[in-house]
Amino acid sequence: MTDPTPEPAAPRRRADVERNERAIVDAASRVFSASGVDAPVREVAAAAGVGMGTLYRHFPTRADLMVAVYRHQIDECAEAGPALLASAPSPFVALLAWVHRYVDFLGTKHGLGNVWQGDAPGLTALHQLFLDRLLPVLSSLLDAARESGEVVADVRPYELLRAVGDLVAWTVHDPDYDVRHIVTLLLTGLRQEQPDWEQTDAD
Amino acid sequence: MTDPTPEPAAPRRRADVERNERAIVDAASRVFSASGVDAPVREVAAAAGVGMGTLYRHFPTRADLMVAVYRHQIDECAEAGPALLASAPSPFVALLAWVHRYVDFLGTKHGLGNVWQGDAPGLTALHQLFLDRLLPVLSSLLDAARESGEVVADVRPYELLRAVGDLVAWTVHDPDYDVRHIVTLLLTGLRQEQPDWEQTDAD
DNA sequence: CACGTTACGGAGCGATGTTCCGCTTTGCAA
DNA sequence: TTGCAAAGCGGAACATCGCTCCGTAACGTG
Repeated sequence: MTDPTPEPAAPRRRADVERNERAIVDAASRVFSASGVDAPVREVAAAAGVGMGTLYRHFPTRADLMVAVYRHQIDECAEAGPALLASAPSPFVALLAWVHRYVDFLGTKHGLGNVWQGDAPGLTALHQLFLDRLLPVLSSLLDAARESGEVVADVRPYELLRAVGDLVAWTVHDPDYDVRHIVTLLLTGLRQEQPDWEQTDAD
Repeated sequence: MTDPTPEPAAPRRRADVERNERAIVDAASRVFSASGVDAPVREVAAAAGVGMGTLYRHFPTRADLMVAVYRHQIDECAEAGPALLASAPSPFVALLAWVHRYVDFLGTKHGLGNVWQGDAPGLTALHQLFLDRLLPVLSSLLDAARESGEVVADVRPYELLRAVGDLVAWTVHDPDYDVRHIVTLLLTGLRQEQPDWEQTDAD
C-alpha cells in the first residue's frame, strides 16, 4: 500500500548502495532504541560502519531516517484502526483503543513526540508520514463515533492527533504522570457539547 | 534556595555583582522576547555586556535565568487564581479561565513549555518554581470545582498542570491547531465520570 | 581488464554549551 | 590616600553536534 510502483524505471542501484542503506537503517534502529531518537548522527554512522557523507546522502534529514526506521510500525498502527472499529462494542470504544495504541507507539520511542514540533512550513518527512497514514484513520474513527452519537464535540482529527502527540511527546516514566489517563480524559471531553465557555476567559 | 529571607547573614555583595546581575536579567528578558527562550547563551551575555564566566556564575543553568526573568509573571498568574475564583459565576468557570490564562502565559513565551521536559530527577529550577507557585493554585481551583459538583473526574492537579503545559509546549501559530480549544475539551472531560474504559485497549 | 561513473569516507567548518584561569575591580583598613 | 587580599570578571579554549565538500575507492559495463 505504501510502496507504489516496484520498478518505475529501475535505474539499477549499485550493490554497495543497497548494502549501506540496510546497514544504516539497522544501526539507526538499534541506536534510537538505546539512546533515543535524538542520538547524534555520528553515532548512527559509526554503528553502521559508514561515513557521515554516506549517511547524509541516503537520509538528508533526521526525519528521513526516522521514517525509514518507523514506517513499518506506523503502518501497523494505521491498519489497526479499521480492525478495532469492526471488533469494538462501539465506535467510541474503538476510537479510545486506537488512540491508546497510538500513545503506546509514541511512548516507547523516547522523544518521538517531537514530530509535531519544529517546522510547520516545510513539514518534515516524518510529520508528513503521520499525516498521510494516521490522519485518515483517526478521521474515520472520529466520524464513526460522531455518527453513533457518542462524540458530539466539535473537534478536527488533526487537532486531536497533534494534541495527543504533544501530550506524549516527552513522556519519561514518571509515576506521577500517566499519559493514558490524561488522554482518556481528553477523549471523554468529546462526548459533551461545549457551552459558550470558549469566551469565558479574561481580556 | 528560593531565598525567602532578605538578609540571613548578609555577606555584603559587591556592587559590580549587583549591577551585572541586573544587566543579565534585563538582557535575557529582551533576548528571550526577541529570539525565544532557547536563544544562545552567548547572545544574552553579549547583550548584557558581560563575559560568559560572569553569566554562568550568576545563573549556572538556563532554567535559573528563566526563573529570574519570569518569576514575576508566574507570581501574577498564581495570584490570579483566588481572584478568579471569587469573581467567576462558578468554580468550574474560574478553573477554565485560570487555565486559559496559564496557557496564554506559556504561549507568549515561545518555547517555554519545555519546562516539563528533561530531567525529572533533579527537577530544574523553573520546573520547581511552577510546582511551588502554580500547583497550589490549580489545586484549590480544582477542589472548589469538585466540591461544587462540576468536576467529577479523578485527576490530580499535577497531571493537569503538566498536560496543559505539554499541549502548549511548542505551539507555533498554526491556523489548524488551536490550543485553547483543545484545553477546553480536556477540561470539559473533567465534568464526566469515566467508565471503566481505562482497560479497554488491546493487549 | 580498463575505464567512466557513482558512491564513500571523514576531515573540516560553524554554532553552541560549558569550563578554567590569569587579570581586574572592589572594599576594607592602615 | 594608598596598599592589598579576596572576590569577581572576561573570554579563550575545549567538547559536541549538525552538516558540507571533495579527493579517493568501489562498482559494473564493454
